[in-house]
Amino acid sequence: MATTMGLGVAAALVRTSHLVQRVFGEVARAHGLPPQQLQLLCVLVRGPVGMTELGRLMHLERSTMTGLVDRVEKRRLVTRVSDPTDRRACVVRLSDEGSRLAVAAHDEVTTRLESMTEVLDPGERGQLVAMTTRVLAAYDPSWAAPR
Amino acid sequence: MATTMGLGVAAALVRTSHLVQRVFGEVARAHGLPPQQLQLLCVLVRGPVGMTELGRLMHLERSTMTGLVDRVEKRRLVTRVSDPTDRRACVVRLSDEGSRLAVAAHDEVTTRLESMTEVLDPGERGQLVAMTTRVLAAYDPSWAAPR
DNA sequence: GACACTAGTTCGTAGTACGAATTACTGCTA
DNA sequence: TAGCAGTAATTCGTACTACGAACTAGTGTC
Repeated sequence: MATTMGLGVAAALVRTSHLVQRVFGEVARAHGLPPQQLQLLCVLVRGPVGMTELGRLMHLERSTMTGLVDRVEKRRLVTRVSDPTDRRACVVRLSDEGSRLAVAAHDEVTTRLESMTEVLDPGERGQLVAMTTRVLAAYDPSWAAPR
Repeated sequence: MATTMGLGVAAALVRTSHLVQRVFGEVARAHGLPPQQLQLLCVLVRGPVGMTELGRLMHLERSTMTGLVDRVEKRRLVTRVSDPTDRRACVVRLSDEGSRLAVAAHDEVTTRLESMTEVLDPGERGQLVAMTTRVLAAYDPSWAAPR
C-alpha cells in the first residue's frame, strides 16, 4: 500500500519545482550564464525597469540587485540608463546582445518544458495551465500588478 | 486578445516553480536555515545517506556536498558517521534536533502548499498530482532509483 | 531652507556551487 | 602479494548569490 502510495500535492509541487529549476539552470549554463543572471534578462524582455521595481519583481533586496546588475552589466548584456526625470534613479535595459540571448534562452526553456509535458495530452496540458494559473492568481503578488 | 492571452505551459511551470521555491525558502528562514540546508535535512528524513549518493540525489557536486554538510553539521543538525564496511566512506545522519526540525519544516511546507491549492477542488488537485507525477516519472532521474 | 523620504550603492558576512588536485582506502590482477 | 586502477571524500581557489546596516544623493513638501 505504502509502495503504491502516490505523492501528496505538496511533494508533487516541490519535486516539479526542482525539475523546472534544473531545466532552467541547464539552459542558462548552456548559454554561459548563472540562472539568476538569465532570470534578470527574462524579466527585462518586457522593457526597461528600475532597480527598486526589479527587486520587487524578483523578490530580492535592492542591494542584491545592485550586485546582480553589476555582474550582468560587466558581461555587456544590460546597461544602466539614468532616468532623466529623477537623477537618483536609473532603469536597466537589455543590450542588443542581451536581448538576443534572453530570447534564445527563453525559447529554449519553453521548448524543453513543452517537450517534457508531451507525456500529457493537449487537454491535460490546458488543465495544468488553468490550474496553476489559478493558484498563481491567488498567491503570486507580482501577478496582480503589471502596472 | 493579447491581454486575455493566458500563459503557455512553460511560463506556467516556471512561475509556479518560483512560487513553490519562495514558500519553501520562507519556511526555511522561519526555522533559521537557508533553503538548501533544509533541503538536505528533508532528503535525510528517509534515512542516512553517503556523500556521493547525496550529491546524486540533490544534483550537486561532491565538493559542494562537503561544504553543505559541514555547515549543517556545525549547527548540530546532522552528523557524519563513518561507514564500518568502507573506511573511506561515511553516511550523513540526522541528529534528534535535525530530525525534529526536518519534520516540522516539512509539515509546514506541506500545510502551506496544500492550503494554496485549495483554490482547486479535490478532483483537480488529484489531476494535478497525477499529471506532475507522470512528468516526473519521465524526466526526474532520481525518480527511478530509490534503490 | 530644513527635513522626511526615496533611489541606489557600498560594505561585511554567510552561504552556494564548481572543478582540479589531493588523500586515503578498496579491490582487482598479474 | 605487490602494484595499480578506481572510488569516497576533502581541500582549495574562484565566482556568484543574498542579506541588512550604513551611506550618498536627489526629491518634494511645509
